[in-house]
Amino acid sequence: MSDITKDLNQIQRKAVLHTEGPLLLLSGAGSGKTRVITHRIAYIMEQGTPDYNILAITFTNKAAKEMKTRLESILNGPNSVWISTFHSLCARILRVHIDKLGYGSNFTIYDSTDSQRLLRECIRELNISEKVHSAKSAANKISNLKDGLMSPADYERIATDIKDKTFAKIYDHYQKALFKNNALDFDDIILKTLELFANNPRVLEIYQNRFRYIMVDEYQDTNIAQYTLINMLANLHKNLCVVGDDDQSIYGWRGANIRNILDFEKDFPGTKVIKLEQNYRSTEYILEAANCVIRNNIVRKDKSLWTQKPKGEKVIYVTNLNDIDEGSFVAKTIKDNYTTYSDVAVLYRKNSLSRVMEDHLVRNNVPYKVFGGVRFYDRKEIKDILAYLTVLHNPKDGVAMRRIVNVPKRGIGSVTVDKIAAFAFQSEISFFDALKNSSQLGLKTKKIDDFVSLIEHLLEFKGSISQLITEIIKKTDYEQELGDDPIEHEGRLENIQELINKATEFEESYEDKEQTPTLAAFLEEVSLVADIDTYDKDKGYVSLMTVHSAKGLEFPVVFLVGFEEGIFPGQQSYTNETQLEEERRLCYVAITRAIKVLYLTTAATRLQNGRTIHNMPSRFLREIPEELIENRTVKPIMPVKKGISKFAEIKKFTDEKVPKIIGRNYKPLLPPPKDVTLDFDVGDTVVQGKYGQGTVKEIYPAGKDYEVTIDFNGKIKKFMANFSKIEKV
DNA sequence: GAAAAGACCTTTTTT
DNA sequence: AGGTCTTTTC
Repeated sequence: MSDITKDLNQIQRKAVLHTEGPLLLLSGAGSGKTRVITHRIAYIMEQGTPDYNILAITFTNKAAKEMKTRLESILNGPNSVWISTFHSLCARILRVHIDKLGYGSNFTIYDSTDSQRLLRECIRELNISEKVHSAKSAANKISNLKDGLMSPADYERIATDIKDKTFAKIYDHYQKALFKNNALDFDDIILKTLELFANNPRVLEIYQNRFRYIMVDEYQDTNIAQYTLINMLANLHKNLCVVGDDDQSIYGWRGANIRNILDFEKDFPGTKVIKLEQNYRSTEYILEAANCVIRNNIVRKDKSLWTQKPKGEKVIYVTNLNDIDEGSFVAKTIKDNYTTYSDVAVLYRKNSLSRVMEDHLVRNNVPYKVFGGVRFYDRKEIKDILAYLTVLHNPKDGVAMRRIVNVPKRGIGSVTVDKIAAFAFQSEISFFDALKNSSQLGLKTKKIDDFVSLIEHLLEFKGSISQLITEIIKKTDYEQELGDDPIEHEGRLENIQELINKATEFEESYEDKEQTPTLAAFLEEVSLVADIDTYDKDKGYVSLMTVHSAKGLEFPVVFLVGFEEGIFPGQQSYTNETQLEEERRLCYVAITRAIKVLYLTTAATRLQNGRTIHNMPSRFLREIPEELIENRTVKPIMPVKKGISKFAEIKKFTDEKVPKIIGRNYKPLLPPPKDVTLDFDVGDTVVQGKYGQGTVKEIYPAGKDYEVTIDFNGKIKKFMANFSKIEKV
């Protein structure tokens, strides 16, 4: 066999050959990380370890798929190495063992919308006002608690005030409701696996024995739960290789703990550390720009990427008058200069920025695809059909059942549904059982009985998944649900057809593997895929996505739009240095996606939530040295949207506010960063311009400024000292 | 029970 | 601005 490491550089080779014991691989952007992992797996196999003893964990299905493909090409054939995401790995384990926790192996996986629906019901059942705890905020909070391994009981213990105590009740009730529905939310998939392992050491042993070599990709994005899982699994053989880049840690808000990678050496004594710092992706100017930005972060492992590539083109900075001009500029530039559309990506900080881009790409006939935003599986018609499938698979699932009980309309209205739900809750039976016994409630049962017979008929149905979907649509007359608008109707119908195609594809892929394509596996696959997983290069379109989604991808030409204060970095990060550093890492990720050409664009004015906002160029722009940047100013091309005069827009600037957006003469980029001195302290009584007198609760440093929390007789408000008049009484 | 009108929120990022 | 969820009206 040929030497597996022959195409690798010295350092990459070292990483591949070091197979025993803990290994921390710090791999900078574009340093050939996937290459190292796949070669390392191949090497371990060559050394005599069977493929089923190797586990590689990624964060996205996309990364897993890519890794599988590349491994196959190295090995010249298929293999049974476990390469999967955290979530599908755990789901797979739970399908086999979850009965030990009292759940049925036909459990459903709730996405965030489903969880929120269930939470809303819980909050109502507990008679708590949704003004105090909204389903949405509760969902967020619960997810954060779960990421940090905090159970309802744990939270109850640390909750001090009434609001937190109430919240503990909601959390507890929600967890019980999930159990009743035989359902797990995203976080539970990991948590329940941990619980399983903790309570059943022998089950854990099976997997510890099995996975003699473990590799974890994007280690900087792991949260405490995932960290614990890895620890448990790797504890026996300790052949754990984690790969990551602290500079690309951008999921702090989801509980990712950057400490996991920064302290790996402490957690695993005897760790070998290898740094991959040669970048094979970007030309020098671009890479240097990225280095200069990330250098401003304090919390990071020191390193600097280098490249042998030529200097290339400078980073192109383009100012526009407004978002419409920006969109027009991007679309026209693509149209005129980059005929291979798949080479081009338009990246943005948040999904809402995609719309203007889309408008102009359409006008210029540039094919494009938006990733993220509304997921395919989040569309109403798709969720409806999937809810039918879910119910057939797990009849205990009340969330799915309630979703479809009157879809399409069959005369079972909200009043009836509420009665049934209350009945189910009181009698501690499932929603479906309550439906079956609805005669006890004195309701007119004809329509309900019809629905129950319908479900029972479908439960009896024998055939493939795609046939089942067709049967559901036929028997429920679902088409009437698609609306009168012919265009919309057609579009939704296409989506359903697409779902049927996916089911067929799924079935075929299973038959290739000589396995039975079960409904369980189909639903699981569907609930664990993100849009980006369907990303396919060379498809002839421009890719539009958030910077988060773009991680792990690369494009010859990148447009980073909306490179402005308030957007990137986002407003919400101003008050907190940690968050600002995460924004900077995000910026670093964005820049390092580019191979040859990078555009940074800004709009002085843009429409947001129906209002016009004025933004300064991003502070990160100033962190890139001038000599790496080429300025381009674009004359306004597009007429401003209907009714609004372009000149009226401009007039809104007060003299002081007009950003000098020509070239780099835009001096006051940020609100003047004068040093702030506070003449008050925590506990002092102060007067604030708008709210009047209050007591200072907290003072929190935020860059050169301070975030001051003030209690106005029970009303808690936060202010930035620099912007708000606060005076001691 | 369904359609129409109104309130409300959103936009930070997602497995 | 635009969509979703809630309340009102028929």
